[in-house]
Amino acid sequence: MNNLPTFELTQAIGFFINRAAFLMTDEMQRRIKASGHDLSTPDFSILYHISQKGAMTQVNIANMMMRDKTTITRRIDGLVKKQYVTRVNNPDDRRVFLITLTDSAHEALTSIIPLVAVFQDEVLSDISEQDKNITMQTLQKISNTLIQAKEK
Amino acid sequence: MNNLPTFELTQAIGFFINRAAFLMTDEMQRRIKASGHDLSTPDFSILYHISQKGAMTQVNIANMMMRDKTTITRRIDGLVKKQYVTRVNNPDDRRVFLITLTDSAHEALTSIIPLVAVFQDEVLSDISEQDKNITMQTLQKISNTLIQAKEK
DNA sequence: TACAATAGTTGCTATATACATATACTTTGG
DNA sequence: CCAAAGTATATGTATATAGCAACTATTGTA
Repeated sequence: MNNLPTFELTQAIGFFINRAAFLMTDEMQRRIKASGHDLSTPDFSILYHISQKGAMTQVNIANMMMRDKTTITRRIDGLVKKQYVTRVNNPDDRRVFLITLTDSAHEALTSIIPLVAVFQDEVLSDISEQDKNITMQTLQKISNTLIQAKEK
Repeated sequence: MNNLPTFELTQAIGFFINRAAFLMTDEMQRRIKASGHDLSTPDFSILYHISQKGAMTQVNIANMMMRDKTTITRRIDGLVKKQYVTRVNNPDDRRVFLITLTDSAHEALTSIIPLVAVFQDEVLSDISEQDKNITMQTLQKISNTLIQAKEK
């Protein structure tokens, strides 16, 4: 009755990745909230990417976030309501909006980005530069493998 | 207007961890579904842990999953409805249920565990044993740091 | 034995997400 | 140039996940 395959899932890399992801997101969310900002981690991610790459369309954002475009429509609705972004018409393509940060978003990013930076440092405090690099490369390889598999 | 702190978030380890976690969970979910089983990844995780550690109480499961106990009550409700577990009374402590796998759960695990094992191998195919170990150790250290910080 | 602690449930609410479908606009092929 | 195909966004609807507050039942403790 108990001839289950012997496989130590708790020693599987997926287990470690998931747990670390959960704990990091959870703690980062807590710190953003503690800093007085009403931004979820995915919403922060959207604002951050726009700040780096300039105004993006909703489809751009959906691709970057690996989410359905309808999900992004609703996230942007929320960000517009909170006055973090505006939907700017693009005369060159009247189907799209260029999602643009407000001053309020810039202010939020100015205080949150350092929190993220500090958090990354904290979490890596007892890890060597080399091990950190190997870990990031490994994670990137895993992601690339999965993204390539999807595209086929 | 654009004096944002310069911090390459896309080079932050949190970004890599989250993306890999999302992609792996997504693909694993897809494979479980493709194999004909109606089990979410968290539900699989619960069944798996019970199979390894023996019957657990709901609070045990909540701690293991790092979720509120009410969340677990409802997950167990679902697993009972799908006939993957039963709530067994414990005469030694009449407050608790020992959550116990059914034959159907054993069958499901027998087919899903190898899928997980194969997936882990696939995803690590072009990564050396050493890099894999370093990555897992790094992730474990990060998780431990965060868990310890929480407990304070 | 009263009181605190623990296990589980239920009501409520919030977040996150996507599929199917619809509308508006753009691109393309004849 | 126009019809058809493709693209961007929005809306209706549904599902999954999750936790807090408040409750009951039971156990541990002072």
